Amino acid sequence: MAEARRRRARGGAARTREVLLQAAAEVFAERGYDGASVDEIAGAAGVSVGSIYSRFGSKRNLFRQLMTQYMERDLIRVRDGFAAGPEGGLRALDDLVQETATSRRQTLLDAETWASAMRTPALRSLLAEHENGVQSAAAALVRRGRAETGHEFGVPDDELAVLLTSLFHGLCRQHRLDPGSVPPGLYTRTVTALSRGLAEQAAGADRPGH
Amino acid sequence: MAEARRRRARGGAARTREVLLQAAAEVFAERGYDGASVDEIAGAAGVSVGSIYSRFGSKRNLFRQLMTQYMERDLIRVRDGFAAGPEGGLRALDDLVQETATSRRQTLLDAETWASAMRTPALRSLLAEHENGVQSAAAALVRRGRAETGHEFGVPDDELAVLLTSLFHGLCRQHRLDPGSVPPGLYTRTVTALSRGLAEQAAGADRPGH
DNA sequence: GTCTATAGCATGATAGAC
DNA sequence: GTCTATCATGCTATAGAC
Repeated sequence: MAEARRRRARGGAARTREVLLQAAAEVFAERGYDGASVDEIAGAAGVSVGSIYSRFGSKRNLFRQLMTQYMERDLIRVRDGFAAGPEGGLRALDDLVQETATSRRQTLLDAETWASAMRTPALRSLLAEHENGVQSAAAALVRRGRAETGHEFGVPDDELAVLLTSLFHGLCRQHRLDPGSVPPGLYTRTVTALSRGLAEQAAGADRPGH
Repeated sequence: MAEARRRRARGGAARTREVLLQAAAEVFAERGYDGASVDEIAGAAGVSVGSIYSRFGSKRNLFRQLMTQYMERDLIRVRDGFAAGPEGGLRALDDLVQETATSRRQTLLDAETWASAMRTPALRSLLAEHENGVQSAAAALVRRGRAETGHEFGVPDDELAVLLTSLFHGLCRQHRLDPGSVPPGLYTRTVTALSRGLAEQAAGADRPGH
């Protein structure tokens, strides 16, 4: 293939991996894991099928590497967003709902990742571990928020963190299904109301009979 | 196939459809849409491949029929749960989180349905319409709750309904990834706190400066 | 390491007997 | 309507030249 040679000539040999991963993201997203053929992925990357097997060994492993790459980027992004502190962290998540739910590729890849993970124990562990990392970061953010404002929520930090990420994913899903039903800021507003309600309940529990 | 004839002999010809749908649910769940072969589905149902094509016309249509069947059942179940009124309705959703997220088949079918829907516009509309039906029922429940308790939440009924279902799906996801992190009753407790917080905010907005 | 070519197999769908 | 048998195609993965 002339195009293959042209593209390979431009980048170094080490770059083939990145080109392949990007092409894999495109094709896996659009066709699904089983629907994607290594031929098409290689074609989209401008390399040959042989390259895939020499670098990744198998189609399954290529997908796995892709998953890991995306999860790493995701975790970094969340942590960076959280660095601004509790309020900034919430706003960052709000933006993430809008952005990731608007991106077609991200939507399709997330769906494919989830379906594969539910079917394959090894991938499931990988994803669970990732979610756990995000929730640890969220829990740290909650702790910091308590320290700064003095508010107590009456539930363990971990449980609140689980609620924060669950609501996040739930709103992503909703946005993807019907974008108009999730206005910007909804995530933040909801979390604010939830925190307030939890704090109220906690205060009420301290005064039995009330 | 001896077994095929045996099973067909037991049920009427009209039953073939149901048997096929059940087998399809099993195989589509375990292998994914593309990974499932019509041969295996026919085998699991105890009929021949020809039956599938005479009754459903194509593999894609078989999956579509399966989707519709499950969505109808789901909607009926939700509406039945809501019939008990606001408190009972919440408890029903809480039970649904535990049950559907524990069922392997439901988990895998939901994942496959979602992935297919995101990729295929026709299926996406189908799923969006279903979700809309559930949310209408939820909005009616919210209206009823307001009427009975007199509480105002400061947000439109539809928006609150969207939050209820989004949180539901988010917690289902979380439960499926890490069952231990979603104790029974978490959904109800969270919604209670959220309602309380929203009502507080609404009351606060009526008294600017507070 | 990357190419081309191909092996070896599974797939969705159809034809025609009954 | 359901069966069996088959077609045409597409697939993952490998072999061997360079």
